[in-house]
Order: sequence, then structure tokens, then C-alpha cells
Amino acid sequence: MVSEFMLQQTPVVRVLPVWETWMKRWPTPAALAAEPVSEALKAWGRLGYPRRALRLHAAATVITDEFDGEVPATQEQLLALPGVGTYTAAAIACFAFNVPAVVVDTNIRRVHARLVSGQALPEQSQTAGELALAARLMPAVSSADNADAQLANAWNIAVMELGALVCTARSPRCEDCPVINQCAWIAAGRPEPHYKPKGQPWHGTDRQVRGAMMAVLRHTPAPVQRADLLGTVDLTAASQAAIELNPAREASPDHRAWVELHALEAPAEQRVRALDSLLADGLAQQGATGIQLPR
DNA sequence: TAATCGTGGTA
DNA sequence: TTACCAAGATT
Repeated sequence: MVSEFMLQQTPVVRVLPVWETWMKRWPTPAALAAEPVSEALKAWGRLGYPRRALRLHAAATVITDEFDGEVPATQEQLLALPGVGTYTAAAIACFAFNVPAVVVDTNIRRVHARLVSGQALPEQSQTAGELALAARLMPAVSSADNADAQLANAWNIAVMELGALVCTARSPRCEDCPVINQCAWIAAGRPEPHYKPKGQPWHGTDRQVRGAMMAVLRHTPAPVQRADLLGTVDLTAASQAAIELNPAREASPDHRAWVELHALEAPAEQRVRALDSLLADGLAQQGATGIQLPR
């Protein structure tokens, strides 16, 4: 469950080290739930989409309080947990509990789009037809047959891996594909995508400002002043004083986070908007002495 | 339904 | 250097 949260929109290679550390520190839902959210946000590091850490912590709390600390095994129960959507519920049920769930992720969608539909890329949003197709392609499972379930789940893993390692988005390694002879996209002469993927701008966006603010909050032990976070001050007086006493501090994570935030060419209005959205999302909170990570 | 939400590797 | 994109969820 932890790995599935971390893997949402994040490559495996970047998840692995964070996951290792996380699982050693919090081997059970109860262990995570026992600590403040701020610790989860800090341990999340630079994985991105920090709201996932918020929701994983919230899910751990629900599991501890309502499921006696045991992760539920049905898709319906999983789906009700914070941060668990269609894919994650199916993946946990399938990979952790051997429930023959129909798993549909971006890799599987792409494999099916090419192999079956003959298109370079799947549609931009998942359709009901894709779920039905995935269900139809999966090996049949007679009720409560454990061997059948294992086969179905091996299928899910196999198709996902095929998409992740061979049938990749940009430069598919068709020469290594075990089902190239059945591929409708190959048969059609590898046509180009019929739409242009929309970009994900970063520089100058609210996301960039939010990310920089979160980095500051992760690395600054004490609550920070709103004015400092908004960049109306060059650097915090405390940070400047510390550097005068110890120049090596200039390389410290918190100082670098401050510099990065202040270096952004974001208008004051945008900084206010970013901070307000952080507060609204619960990724930061306004305390009596300043802004800090949520407890 | 479409927009929003981080970060870093890679072609 | 830029743009794409990576085991999605939520509103």
C-alpha cells in the first residue's frame, strides 16, 4: 500500500530509496498513525505530490481506528480510504491479497491501445471500455479458486511490466516484444498518435512556488513567518545570522530551500495564492507563532 | 469533464 | 535546452 501511494505518477527508481526508509521507520499502519503528519511529510522528501503523504497518513489512521490496524482486502473497503482510487484499490487487492482484481494503469492502457486497438497511445482519459477490455483479456477465474486468482494476478503484473519495460511510451522496444506478431499497432504500420499530449508546464507555475514553500517548511524546524514565506524579506534574519556565525551553513538544506524560494521570479500575488492553497490543502497550517507543517 | 497537483530523468 | 512523462486521485 505504501509503495502504491508512492508510485502514483512517480517512477520506481525514485520511489525505492524513500520506500525502504519509510518501511523501516513505519512497518505498520499504527506506527505511522502514531506520529504527526509533519513527520510523514518530511519523510516523503522530494517524491512530489506531497498530498499523497497526507492521505497515506490519514489512511493509516482510518486503518488503525476502524480496521484494527489491518489493511482491508476488498476493493470496496480500500476505495473508501483517503488517497485510494480505482487503480490503487485494485493494485493492493491484487498484489497484496491475491484478489483477482482488474488492474488498469497507464502501462496496461498503453499495451492494450497498441496491441488491440492499433493506436500509438491510449485516450487521454480512461474509458469504461478499457476496463471492460482488460477484464475480458484477463484469464478467467472460477470463484474462490486460489490458483486461478494467482494466474489472473500474474497476468496483471505481466502486462504492466510489458508496458513499463518494452511497450514504453516514447521509444518502444518492439524488437524485444513477445507479442509483436499479434500487435495491431505494428500491423497498422505504427501510426502516430491521433492527438497531441498536453504539456505539464513547471517554470513560473503555482506548483513551482508551492514546491519551494514545502521545501522550506520541511527543512525549517521552527514555524516561519508569513512574510518570509511570501518572499517579502530577502532572507530570514535567523538564517543570515547563522551563516555569519558559520559559513558552512550556507550549504545546509534549509538555507538552500530558502534561497530557492526567494530566487523564484514569482509575483507577490502568485506567492500569496500558492501559500493559501497550501493552507487550504492542509499541507501547511497557521499556528500561533507562524506557519508550519500540520501536526 | 477538465484542471490541478511535484519532481527529476531522459530523448 | 526543452518537452515529455512516470504503477493517479480529487474536486
